[in-house]
Amino acid sequence: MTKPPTVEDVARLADVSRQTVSNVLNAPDVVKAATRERVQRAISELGYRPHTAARALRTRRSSTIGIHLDPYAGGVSGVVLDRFVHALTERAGERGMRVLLYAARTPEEELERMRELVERGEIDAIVLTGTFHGDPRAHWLLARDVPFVAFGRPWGEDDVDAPAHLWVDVDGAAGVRAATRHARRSVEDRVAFLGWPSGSGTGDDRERGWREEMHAPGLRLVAEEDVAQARAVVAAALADGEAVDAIVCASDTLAIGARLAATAAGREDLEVIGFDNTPAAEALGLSSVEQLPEQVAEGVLGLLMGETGSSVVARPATAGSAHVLVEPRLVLR
Amino acid sequence: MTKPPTVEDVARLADVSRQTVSNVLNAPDVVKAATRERVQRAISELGYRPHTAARALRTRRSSTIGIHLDPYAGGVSGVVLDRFVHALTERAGERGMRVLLYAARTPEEELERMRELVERGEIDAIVLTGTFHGDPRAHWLLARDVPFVAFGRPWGEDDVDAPAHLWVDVDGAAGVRAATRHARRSVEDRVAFLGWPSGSGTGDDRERGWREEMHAPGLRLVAEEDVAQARAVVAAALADGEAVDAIVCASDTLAIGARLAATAAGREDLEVIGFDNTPAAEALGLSSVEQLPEQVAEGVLGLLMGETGSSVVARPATAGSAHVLVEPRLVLR
DNA sequence: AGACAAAGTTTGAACGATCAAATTTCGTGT
DNA sequence: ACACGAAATTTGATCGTTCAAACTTTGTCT
Repeated sequence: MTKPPTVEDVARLADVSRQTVSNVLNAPDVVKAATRERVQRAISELGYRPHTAARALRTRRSSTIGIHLDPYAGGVSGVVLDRFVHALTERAGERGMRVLLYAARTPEEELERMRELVERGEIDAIVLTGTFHGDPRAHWLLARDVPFVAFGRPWGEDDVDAPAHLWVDVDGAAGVRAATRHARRSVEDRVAFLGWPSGSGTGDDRERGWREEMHAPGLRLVAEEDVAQARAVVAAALADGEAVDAIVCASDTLAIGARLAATAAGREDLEVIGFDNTPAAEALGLSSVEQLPEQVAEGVLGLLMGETGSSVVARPATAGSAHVLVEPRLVLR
Repeated sequence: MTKPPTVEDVARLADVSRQTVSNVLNAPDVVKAATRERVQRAISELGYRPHTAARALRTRRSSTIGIHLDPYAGGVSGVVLDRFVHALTERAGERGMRVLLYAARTPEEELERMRELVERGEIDAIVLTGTFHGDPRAHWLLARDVPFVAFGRPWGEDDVDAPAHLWVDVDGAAGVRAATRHARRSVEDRVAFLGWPSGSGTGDDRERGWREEMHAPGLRLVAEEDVAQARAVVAAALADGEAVDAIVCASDTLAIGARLAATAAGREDLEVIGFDNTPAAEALGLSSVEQLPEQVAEGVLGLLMGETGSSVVARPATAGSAHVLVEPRLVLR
């Protein structure tokens, strides 16, 4: 195997200087058309590709985005994140960016990994998932002027609207609103909501969608993210003779529990709608609200690189444009 | 924000030369203990970290492993791959390696991405998933002398044993054998197998486990990877009055179908065991054979870097040690 | 034709690390 | 004390690219 060609080789073949070759690649418009074509030909003839490390060293840009992989939690909804990572990789590739993974078991360790990646010049920007009120990661990144975008709102009173803290999220309320609206078409107001205990931003957001869509307050059930518990809660409600024709749930896990309880109680007719549209919901034929991680990825890159840019730009901080809400889609089965 | 320190800064502070600093990092044993400590102190005082791109440029090693992310197929078993990627990232990090993702929609595109990553010096090695008989990716990598390991056997007659084609896989036959053995404990030989149509290496391997464990040939059912179809097949078998007390399945998807059919037929007692232990199986309380992607990741890195090495080594090609079979684990619910 | 600005191209240096070879320091035996 | 080889350290070059500035060519206006 022979040594790969360098700019120098291309330059020699095209009878121009190094820099002209570089310009053809990075600023084609400053090179005269005839020269440009000659260089292009030399490039493809030799199969030349710029060496990434050399470029990164000189420009001090790695063209790489870092993203943390959460420890595998078990649970049903890891899929959303996985689809997001995939979509991000695809879209980033189209824009000349690479996606680098890092793993960490604890927040402290994650901070340490982030620090390492930044200080070694391995990444130009970072994508955070699951940010929360007063998240130290966001603070650290802001202080260091490291570009970042979060997938998920931080949910803190101040943070959510802070234009420096860029985020993209799925509009849970809108999704649940759509699910509730659909369910109410046939059964009037007998649509219940099965959610998590109050206090989680995501859960409260989804519940709000149900409240807003209902005209009169309806039955609200609560369970932790656990099939058995959801099943028990719903079974109890049905046994109590609650008048319910549909249950909109905060997650597919809850929805599966609800479906099992309904079936066991002979209520095959009870409509159950989940959230996240996981493979499990699909397998059981449950309707569900589907997040669109592909659009989230698009939004993340938009915030990071501008609409069409091919490199990470300094934080825009334009008040209105720092946050993106993606509307999810109701999948009926 | 001030410029990050370089070897030069550390050297000045510790009153040694660049190279000595470099040696402390890369060959500590050649440096006198006293000097080493002085340099260490300077390093932590300045918070110095080697710049990855500079190192990669000089050494011509990127310390990065590339892995392809399959297009999200839907379906139930993406999880295995996701857990694998996660585990790989974690383990690789411990060995000073990074994991870079790449996306491609078609095999041709994947080849092109691989070529690009290699020629730009972005990766030292590559992890392939889903290799098959005569896989052009493997051929290309072999020809280029790019180190790689496959997750999954190539299943070709020649390929599987070729010592140059390193692979790690899960022993499907052993997993199904364990599941069958467990089921037979109580019900003698009335254990059926629900698998895919013959011809897929993975499917045939799993079925083999069942055959081997059964003393007499038993009932073998076939369906595509689809809940509804699996359900129909099992429902038909039950309606025919087949004597079956347990069904071992080639996948969780099939198992879910089987479970639904059994329940609908009033056969709550029928034991159904799946394969992959996906969240869906967990949610439904189905037993399943769990692949251990963490061990696969360990095996992959072992083949790539040796048992304890911290960099990719030339392909060993030691006849016996080029392949690793990981024994899966039966999870009972 | 000559002057001058704009367009196009080249040159030298630099990014931060490690390699290879040269040099200095150390330890030991006589 | 001295020589000698081993151990420890330093020096100069280099990896492949792009930046910044210098230089050359082209085009336009008078």
